Amino acid sequence: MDSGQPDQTRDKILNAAYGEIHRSGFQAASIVNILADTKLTKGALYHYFPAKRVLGLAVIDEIIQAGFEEMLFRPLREAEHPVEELLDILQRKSEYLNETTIKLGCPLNNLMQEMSPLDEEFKERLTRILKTWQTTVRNALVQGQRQHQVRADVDCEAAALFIVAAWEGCWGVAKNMQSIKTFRLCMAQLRVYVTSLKTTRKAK
Amino acid sequence: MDSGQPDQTRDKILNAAYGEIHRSGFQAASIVNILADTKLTKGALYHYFPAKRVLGLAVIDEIIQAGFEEMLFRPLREAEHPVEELLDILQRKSEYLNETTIKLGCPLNNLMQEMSPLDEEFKERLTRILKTWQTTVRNALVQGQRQHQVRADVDCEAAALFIVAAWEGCWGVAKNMQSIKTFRLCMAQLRVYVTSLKTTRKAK
DNA sequence: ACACATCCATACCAGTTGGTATGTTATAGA
DNA sequence: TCTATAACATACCAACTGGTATGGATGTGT
Repeated sequence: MDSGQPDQTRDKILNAAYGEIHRSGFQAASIVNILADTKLTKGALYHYFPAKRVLGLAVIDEIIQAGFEEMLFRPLREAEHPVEELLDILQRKSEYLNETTIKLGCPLNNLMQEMSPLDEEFKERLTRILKTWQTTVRNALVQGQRQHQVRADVDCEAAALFIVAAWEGCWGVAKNMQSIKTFRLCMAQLRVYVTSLKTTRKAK
Repeated sequence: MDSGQPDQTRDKILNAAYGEIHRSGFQAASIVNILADTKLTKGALYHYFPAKRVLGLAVIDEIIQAGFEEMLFRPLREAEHPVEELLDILQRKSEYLNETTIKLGCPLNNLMQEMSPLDEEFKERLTRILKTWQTTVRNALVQGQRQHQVRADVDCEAAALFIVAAWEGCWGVAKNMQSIKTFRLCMAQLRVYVTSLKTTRKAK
């Protein structure tokens, strides 16, 4: 039958897998559910992915990491005033997200919590994203220091780590309370912290 | 055979279940594994707990919540100088924890991330612990304000929420990076944040 | 026109899961 | 002493899991 492009089929499986994993976690993600979403069968899935693990790893690389790259890392790297950009992103993230997204939580955080102690390869790839995140934020802070927008006494490495941790923490509590309000309140406090890193300067 | 006190048997099951759930999460927690730890059989388990779900809920109530109550909430409530006590607890928690504990992560956070979107009853009980946590920290901050140890302009409600979120966030990143050093670095930054809430006062 | 690889469907399987039905033993009450 | 119940053990089961073997359809190179 070969109804369409093979790449399209692969993408459909990948996206459906991402959805299932996001909803139920990796271990509880059912292959038959994924296939039900795509209206494909096991023949298709195991043609493109030799095992469920590999499918999961592909979801991490091609969807989750790519998403972070596009929505967070690149804007932050390319910004002229990275600290302002960071605050902007925090603001935007607070507003954009809808109820269902909150209930499902951060896909990266979900997978990390579940899989890191269980599977070395999962852990490595997820940790790599996390470290890239931290490094990107750190570089933003360092650049902010060079621009005299961030206090010179700030430990950018530690601050970046804390920002990432608190960020995910906001996701976490909001997910459990299942409330956007909680998320926004929490993220607002994170912005307060980031703002506290800036140089105190009178309004221009 | 009736080898011993029945309560003792129930406790053994409960503790083994806590361990398994802590290691593998609730869904992946295997009943046969739990029983292997206790050297008991299904007859014993299903005599005390009608279903796996009920066992999980009991673990939450009788072990996790009780643990938080004893190790966090009570000391914080009974402290004369709650803000100092909070900083002390943060410090102590940073030092006490060993490598394996870090790798397994915070039991509360683990369960929340996994179960909140899946099971309403789990969510309610876990959220209740989280809210108690937040309220306890908030009361500590409010009392600190009355004692003029916390700045009057601090939004204690929001700050408490953020502290809890960041706290769990520290657990999260440390768990994924599987490094105590990361945990301590991150918790140190949280202490910096808490300290920033205090009134700036010259050394006495 | 033939061979061959790609793409995907169908049917099937072994292992594991939570859960149950039944049996056995010891203890407590009458 | 008889009985009922609590406290387990043992054997078994239906459902579901990821994974595989097979086969058919289509395109592609020669």
